[in-house]
Amino acid sequence: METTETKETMETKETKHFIQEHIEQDLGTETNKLATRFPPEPNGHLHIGHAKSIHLNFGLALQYGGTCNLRFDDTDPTKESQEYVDSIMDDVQWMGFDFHNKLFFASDYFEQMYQFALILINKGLAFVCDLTPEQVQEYRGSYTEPGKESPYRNRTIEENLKLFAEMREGKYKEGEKTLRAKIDMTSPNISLRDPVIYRITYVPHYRTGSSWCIYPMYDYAHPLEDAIEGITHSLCSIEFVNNRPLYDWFVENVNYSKFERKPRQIEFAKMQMTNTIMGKRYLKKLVDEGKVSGWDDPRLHTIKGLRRRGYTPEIIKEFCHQTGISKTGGIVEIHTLENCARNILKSQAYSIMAVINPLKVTITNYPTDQTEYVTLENNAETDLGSRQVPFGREIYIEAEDFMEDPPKKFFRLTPGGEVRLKGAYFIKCQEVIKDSQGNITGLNCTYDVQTKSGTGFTGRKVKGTIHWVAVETAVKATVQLFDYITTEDSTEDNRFNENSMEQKTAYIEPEIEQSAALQFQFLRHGYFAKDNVLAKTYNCIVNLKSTY
RNA sequence: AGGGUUGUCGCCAAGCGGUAAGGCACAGGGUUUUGAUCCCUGCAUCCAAAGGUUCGAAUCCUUUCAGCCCUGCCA
Repeated sequence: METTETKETMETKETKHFIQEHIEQDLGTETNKLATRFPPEPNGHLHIGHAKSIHLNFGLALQYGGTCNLRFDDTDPTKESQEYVDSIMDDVQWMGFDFHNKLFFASDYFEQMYQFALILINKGLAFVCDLTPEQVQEYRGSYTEPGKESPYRNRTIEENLKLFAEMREGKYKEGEKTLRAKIDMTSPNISLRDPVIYRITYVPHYRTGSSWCIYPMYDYAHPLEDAIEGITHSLCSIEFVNNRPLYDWFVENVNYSKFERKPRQIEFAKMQMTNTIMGKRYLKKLVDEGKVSGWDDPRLHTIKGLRRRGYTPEIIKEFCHQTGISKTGGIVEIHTLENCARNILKSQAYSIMAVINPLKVTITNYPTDQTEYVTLENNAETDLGSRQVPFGREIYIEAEDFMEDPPKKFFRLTPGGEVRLKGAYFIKCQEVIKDSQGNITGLNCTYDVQTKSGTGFTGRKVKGTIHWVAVETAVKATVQLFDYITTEDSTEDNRFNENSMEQKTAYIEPEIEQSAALQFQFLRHGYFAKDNVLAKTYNCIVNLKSTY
């Protein structure tokens, strides 16, 4: 009893966003009738912004026990391809959402949509227009001036029927004729000024080939697709608010008797993120110019890039959940995403030791012939437990973890200073070895046996702990150091940082590569000191298996 | 003769007439086998601005200001 009560109070604390409120108002006790859809146009790869829509639509369906369709809005053959369809399906699946039996294509409705257009023509609500694109624009008016009616607006129904049929048959050239809805050329809402609903294109469609040369426009097609599929709530981004009256107009006037319920369009704000390029155009440019290795380059915020970088679906879903849904267009800081990654990874990823800029340390008082394993604990929140890591007389430490002439708040190794080697012993730097150029090539240190980790030694404290890898057993691995692709420049064109990717060889603990779980690590800690000028704040992928 | 939409902490975001949730970021302290994690603590007398209604307003009314979207045969 008590537990259910506390559970309930806990649940009520979780606030509902406005879309959930609309759904519950509209559907009442039948929220399980909720039908949403994620409707990408297959003209590019998905990015973190799309993830939000995927999470919203599929998540809502899951929450209410409704359904969510994956529908490809492929009504413009000039931009779409199967490659993108495959990629998008792969991404949605990877995100963990199921669209089995719920996969649809707008192109499958072409005939049905054509029939709907006939209904509109027969009702006197659509007409074939001969105006050129330039003229259409002229006639449309402007923000402050009403438009003019097309001279072809009053063609008879018979003539419209004949002309539209001929358009379909391919009797006209591209741009020669369009089918337009007859609404209101004086409306302050420009999307209502007799919008074009069919245009002629002879580019073959990736699915329907050359079966069609007329294609429906988004404003006409989308509401009808929703209605055909019985979508109850059509969620889209805020720039479509102006199109909502048009959306309703088509659903209303096509008046298809099989529409169980009129779909309702609800808009929410698109999300932007700092240090992120999401524009398709810019993304494509980076890929085409070879600035990145592909759509899955780990510096990109495409779903595939994030995935390759080591993000899990859980991280992305958590991010969507944390940032929420609203009508306020905002820019989320990249920190929020990174926080989700850290939070989730810390409870399931190994904390391994990897040295990227090695500095050899010889522990002069360590027995030459001794081999020893040291116990390394993983984060207590994981069920990964601990593991044994070989230690030795010669080890690599991170070059940045030693400073000959340290600033005041440097907690790591210094000449004569003492630090803990993570999981092992305290070592004290006795001698700095340099080459003829004066470069530091190695360190001679001494260790103190009684300071071994786990023995409960409390004799003295040390300010810092550093990571290390035993020279003899270290595994060489390719490591990619990178940053996000970005600069302070506000124009996306220039947001490319040439130094954002660096290939390095790192020394890593042995046997770690056997762990499939280790694909990713935020190696932030251990590599930097805050407020230290010498700090490097790398994120890195430890590419041990050449598989992502 | 423009229309639409949004304005709550540095960033997201609750709030829906009863006296400003939460997360991120940041700052300080404690624990500590990396300065991570973990644990405390602090962080909007104020909700774009100004008036008004009310015992009482971020929430209602009025006006003003700012951002974003709309004149593709793209979606």
